[in-house]
Amino acid sequence: MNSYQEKDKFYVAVDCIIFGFEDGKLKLLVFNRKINPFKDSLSLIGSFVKIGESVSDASKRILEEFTGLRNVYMKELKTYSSVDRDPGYRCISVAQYALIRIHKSIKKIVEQNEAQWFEVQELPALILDHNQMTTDALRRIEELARYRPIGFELLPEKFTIPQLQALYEAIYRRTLDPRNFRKKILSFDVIIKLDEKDKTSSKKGAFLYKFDRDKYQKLQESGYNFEI
Amino acid sequence: MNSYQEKDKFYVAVDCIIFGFEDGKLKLLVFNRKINPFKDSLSLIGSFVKIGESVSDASKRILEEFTGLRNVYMKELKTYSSVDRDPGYRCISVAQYALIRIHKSIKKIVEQNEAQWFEVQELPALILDHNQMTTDALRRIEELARYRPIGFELLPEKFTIPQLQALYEAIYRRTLDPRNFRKKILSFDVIIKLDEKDKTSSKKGAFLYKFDRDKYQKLQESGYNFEI
DNA sequence: TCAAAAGTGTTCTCAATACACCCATGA
DNA sequence: TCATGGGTGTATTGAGAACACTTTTGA
Repeated sequence: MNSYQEKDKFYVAVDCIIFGFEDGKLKLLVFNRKINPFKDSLSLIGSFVKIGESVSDASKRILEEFTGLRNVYMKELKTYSSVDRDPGYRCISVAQYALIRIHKSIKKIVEQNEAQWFEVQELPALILDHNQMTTDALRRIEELARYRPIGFELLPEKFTIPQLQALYEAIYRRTLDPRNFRKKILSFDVIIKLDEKDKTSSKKGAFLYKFDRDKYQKLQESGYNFEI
Repeated sequence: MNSYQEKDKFYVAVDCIIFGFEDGKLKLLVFNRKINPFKDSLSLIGSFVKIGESVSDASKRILEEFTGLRNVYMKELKTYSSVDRDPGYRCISVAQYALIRIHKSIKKIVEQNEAQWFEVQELPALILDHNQMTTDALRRIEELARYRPIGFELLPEKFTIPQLQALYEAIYRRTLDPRNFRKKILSFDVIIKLDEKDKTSSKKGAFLYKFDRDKYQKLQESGYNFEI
């Protein structure tokens, strides 16, 4: 690292691995490309980074463009930089994974952008190394879910305990015991029981809860471990 | 992402956060810059990425240059891309953290390169955002150490249990009970007791052990959790 | 009245923690 | 012989895992 003169320069891209949860399934937002390169192929949602923005600025920009959402849970996964990863140009991509709540307002914007949701268990072929990015991101959120309450990012503000359990079952790809799950999640004392019931999935109805961010903050500060 | 025409290009750098363990202390390898920019300042070991190499190629290249080592434990931390992170030029840096064994052969190369080891508890000011990178890396290895056997990357091939304990105490910045530590580490059945003793730190001497990579592999495949 | 999901408690096992003394040896 | 660090065992506590029945209600 001696001088900035005559050093190589790179195109830098971001690709967003956007997860949602719907009908008990973990889903990925995929973009149907209408322009070249890779016209008519499926890809993650991405963009080149502009000189006047950071990588995270760029990912927020395109996330808003494709979903209308701001202030989304989004973290860097890693960079993909193989020399031959993009046969067209030498381009380094920084992959970001995001967790969002799927609701109606998003669905319209998603459609307008020719994007669509796929179940992560049934993904189609994506361009370049995007399938690899998705696999890596899935592994990451599986790890992360064990000790961070990321599940709440994917559920509506109000959710039932069986819904939360179904989400964790989708992430871990295994079934959990409902008694133990309920006992454990309640023991953290970070979800608040509401007076309403959700009756969409049973006649009896299940009580709705909401996540208490303040209590979670305090739990974290106290050094306690959220682990499901 | 419509066309590669007229997109911005960036300098891309790697910066290596290289940790070692010596005299019971966790240490960071720091480079005393002899050339501009930032002549006579301290920095992490870094380089620009070349067009014909990946980010990880670049980090391996400079790690070998500064330590003579190959096949080192090295992982990506994250990218640093603020618009104003380097006042000289618009440059994105991908930080990598590495864990190495400090022994004599390295020390010579390190000196030749005007690099030196600092205890992580007593770090000097480094250029740009390099102190931030180091802080982030320390947090990462503290997390990682809980469920991955990264400790063995920092110790010599043959080590004693008290040495291993001292390393974990340095990473976690707290003391551990020697009976419980020994019991736990032995329960994983991934270290092999040798017939030799190390007498450098006591008259009685402590038995040397070595890490059994094969057994660790099997442990991992069986889904078991290494957690200290 | 019955099908389908929600909700509830107890027992057992095992791992984490706390804690104090003897051992071996070179100086 | 003594100072120094190495090495050992037990009791207690708490969390995780396994497991089956009752409740509610709309169709």
